[in-house]
Amino acid sequence: MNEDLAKIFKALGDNNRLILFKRIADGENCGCTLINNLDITQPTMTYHLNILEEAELITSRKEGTWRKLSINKDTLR
Amino acid sequence: MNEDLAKIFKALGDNNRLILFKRIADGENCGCTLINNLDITQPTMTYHLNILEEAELITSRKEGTWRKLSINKDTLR
DNA sequence: TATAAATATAGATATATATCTATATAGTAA
DNA sequence: TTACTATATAGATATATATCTATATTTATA
Repeated sequence: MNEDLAKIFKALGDNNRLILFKRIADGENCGCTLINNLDITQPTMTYHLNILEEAELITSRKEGTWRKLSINKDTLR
Repeated sequence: MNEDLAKIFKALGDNNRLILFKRIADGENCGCTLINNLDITQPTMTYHLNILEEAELITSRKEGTWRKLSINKDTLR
């Protein structure tokens, strides 16, 4: 759908989210290190990761206290 | 730059702009027909076209009273 | 069990965004 | 010159967004 595509672009249309997405694409997958040098607080990062996840650009699973992030390859057609 | 890329994504992250961009990519190039079935007013379309142009996704030139739109192929790397 | 670490949630807020109406401008044609 | 057509600009506004602080939750570990 057109709306889904707009949602994907919108999710990537924020500088912090784009950085987060790139880091996840490069293999980083723990929130605790993803936030480095980002000049946002932890709750703000959670907010951004949720937006990336809702756009189905990334997926996440809990592993202990960690939230492990990875790219959703299906969406990257 | 990262900001430029985020700006491009943001420009495409709106449903109406995405439709406009696709139509322009398909060869439509007059504002007067681009607005068809879009459920926005003419000033709103101007606003959206300007955003697409500022992101360098499209270019425009005046031809009489018309504003002729076309894709900026340089940006589509 | 008490503490620490990672993350999530709630609530507030300033700013950005998309949209409108009304009006102005510029070019074309009668 | 007048009228029409396409577009732009100004100003207002409701909603969305990104951000914060404070606090809660969850899991591992001493």
